[in-house]
Amino acid sequence: MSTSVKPYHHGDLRAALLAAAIESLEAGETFSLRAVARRAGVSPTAPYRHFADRDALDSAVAIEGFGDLRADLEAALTDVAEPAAPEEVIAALGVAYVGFALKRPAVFRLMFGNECDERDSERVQASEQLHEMLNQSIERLLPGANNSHLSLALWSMAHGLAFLHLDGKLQPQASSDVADRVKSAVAAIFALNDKKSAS
Amino acid sequence: MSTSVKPYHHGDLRAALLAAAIESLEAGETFSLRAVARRAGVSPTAPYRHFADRDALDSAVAIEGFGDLRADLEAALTDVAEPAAPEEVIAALGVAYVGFALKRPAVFRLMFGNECDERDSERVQASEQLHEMLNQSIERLLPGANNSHLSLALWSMAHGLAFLHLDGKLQPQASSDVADRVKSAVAAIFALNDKKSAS
DNA sequence: TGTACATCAGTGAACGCGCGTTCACTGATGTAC
DNA sequence: TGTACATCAGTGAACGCGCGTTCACTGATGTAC
Repeated sequence: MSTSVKPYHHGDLRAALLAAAIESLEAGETFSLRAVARRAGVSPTAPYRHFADRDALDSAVAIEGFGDLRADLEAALTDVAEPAAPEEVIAALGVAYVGFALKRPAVFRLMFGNECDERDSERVQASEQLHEMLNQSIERLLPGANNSHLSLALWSMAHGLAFLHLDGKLQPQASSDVADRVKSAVAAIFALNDKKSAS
Repeated sequence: MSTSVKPYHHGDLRAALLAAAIESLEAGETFSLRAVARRAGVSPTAPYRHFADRDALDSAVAIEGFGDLRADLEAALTDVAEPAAPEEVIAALGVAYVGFALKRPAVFRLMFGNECDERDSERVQASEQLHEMLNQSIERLLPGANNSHLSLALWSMAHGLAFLHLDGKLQPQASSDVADRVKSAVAAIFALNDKKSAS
């Protein structure tokens, strides 16, 4: 906003509301339409011009979150130094996934931590795109049959690590330790077969 | 209650409130002190005789949930037909874990789906007991070094599968399909090393 | 065995709160002539 | 270029709701003598 007087018309209130919602979540506030409007400096009813109801705002934020998470994962793929073993790349994806969850806990919870209306197709799509991206990455890294199972297993592991850390079920750790923990978990399952035959 | 007239003194209101809370959660209601009291047929303030505040009730329910989950896992261990390969036992544990989450979604969410006050030592303890039990099971199944990493990896996988199903991020499935999915995920990581060397 | 009294486990009215949502409105913008 | 008017994006008061919690209370129970 370049002028200091507040114009009656906002310009892009929809985007401003989304930004405010994310700020609000990241500030640890409880998510509410009114709080978001307040933070955007607008009356409690203004959001209704842009979102049908509270749930619609909620979904829009989740969709943005899914986009951000995918971007973080893509970045992780790009950043891995070549040549890299599949295990290393998978560990990097895991670290990025858990890192996102810890960096933006409330957004992550909002994305995942509640059943969403399955008729909300845009939101469902956003999570399916993520799923698809993970599937493709695994297929590229370890081509072969039954990769959908493997990729679900790995996704679940990252997802579980994220939530267990988020919910304080594991001793709190500095963030570098968290990364180590994710890497160790990946290493452990890559070593699983050795152990199976050895034992 | 054997008499039809409602006595002024309840007898064991604490237990009744816990039961009501779990019923209420399983009925899909939002969790509130008032709703729980209502369901237990008692005034909104009666719970304060037994729980310091809403959070205390919340924690007591979570603790009970942890106990139930452990019991389910123990039962799964007992039920596996001997002799069983480690992979089978691990799959059975995973199926039981995810099964608990789907059978009692609201309780599972309450146990895990929010940061709990770390000073609430009883509650923290309950989750640590679960962690410990998983560690020991893995150590028994696949004795060796670094098992804490492996056991965390497997726990995370089950936990992630549970939440992804709960949150509808995977196409909904009949419950037997869910079990198959868990088994396939376990199989996929057990087969991971073969693939690694083959590719 | 009976009674006085402390203690305990409930009641019910009341509070203040923030919420989602509705409604009639008004100020600002853009378009047709 | 100016003006009339439709449309759009906000406002602000108001609603009813369920919540957590407090308070002074009362009915029931148990214990000491």
